[in-house]
Amino acid sequence: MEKYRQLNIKLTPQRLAILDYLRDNTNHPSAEDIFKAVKKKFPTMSFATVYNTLETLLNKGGIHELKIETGKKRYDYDVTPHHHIICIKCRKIVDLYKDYKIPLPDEITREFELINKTVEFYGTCRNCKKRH
Amino acid sequence: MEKYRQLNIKLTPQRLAILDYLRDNTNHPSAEDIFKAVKKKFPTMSFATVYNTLETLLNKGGIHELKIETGKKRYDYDVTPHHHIICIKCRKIVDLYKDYKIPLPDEITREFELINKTVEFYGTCRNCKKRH
DNA sequence: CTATCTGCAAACGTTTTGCATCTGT
DNA sequence: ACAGATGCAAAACGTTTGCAGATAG
Repeated sequence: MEKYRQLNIKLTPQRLAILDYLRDNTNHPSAEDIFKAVKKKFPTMSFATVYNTLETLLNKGGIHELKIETGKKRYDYDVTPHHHIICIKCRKIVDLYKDYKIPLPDEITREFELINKTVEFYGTCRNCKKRH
Repeated sequence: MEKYRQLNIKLTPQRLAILDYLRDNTNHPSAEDIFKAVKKKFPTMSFATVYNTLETLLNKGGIHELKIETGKKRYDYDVTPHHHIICIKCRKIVDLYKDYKIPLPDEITREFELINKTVEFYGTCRNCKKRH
C-alpha cells in the first residue's frame, strides 16, 4: 500500500498486521485492542512491539493519538483533520469531518502561534437515550 | 465559602485544604501536584484521600477533569464552560472564555443529543518560540 | 551485512482498592 | 451515633525500558 511505503520504516509482518488492523478498525482502538487482535495472527506478539510500532508511527505522522479517554490512549489511522463526538454513556466515538474556523481573541494570538485544534463534542447517542 | 457548602459533602480539614489549593492554583494541577502541596499542611495526607476527594468533587460537579495530558489527569476548579490553548513545547495551558457556537451536521444531531463541547487549541507560546 | 526490530520480563508512574481507625454533622 | 472520611500499604493498570537474539532492506 502507498501509505505504508511513505512511512519509510521497516515493514515487518508485525507492523503490517498492526497497520492493517488500524486501517480496518476505525473505532479508535486502544493499545490493548490492537494487541489482542494482532496476537491472533502472531501469537508471539508482545506489548513492546505494539507500543514500539505505535510510537514509530506517531513520529512518522502515520497515525494520531487521541486523548479522549483518561488513563488510556486511543489511536486513529485517519490523520486527516477531523473532530469527534463521544457518547458519555457508551463511549461510542463518531468522526466529524468539518473544518471549523474558530476565531481566537487577540490576547491569545499575540501570545500563541496556533498550530492546530480539536473539538470534542459530548452527548448521548440515540441508543443510550432510548434505554433512558 | 458558598461553593464549598453547596457541594453537600463533609468538609474535613483535608478536603478544605484540597479545595483551597485548587481554588488558588488555576494552573490545572495533577493529583501529585495537589498531594505535594497539601501534604505540607497535613503531613499524614495520603494519595487515597486526594483521589477520594477528587472523585467526590467530580461527582458533585465541583471540579472538572482535563484530558489534556495522556497518562496523567489534571483538575480544574473552574467549572464554568471554557476552552484551553496548550503550548506543545512547555505544556503551558491558558484558559479561553469564549462561548463558541459550533454547528453540527444534521446526521449528527439526528444521532446525538449534544450536552457540551470543548475546544483544545495547540500551538507554541511566545517563550518557546523565542528559544527557537 | 548491519541498522533496526522483536519479544520477554522487569520496572515505572498513576490510579484504585481493602480495611481498620477516626470524625463531621 | 453513625454514615462516611482518612491513611496506610498493597495491588492494579497502562505504558516504558533493557537487552539478547532475529530480520528487513
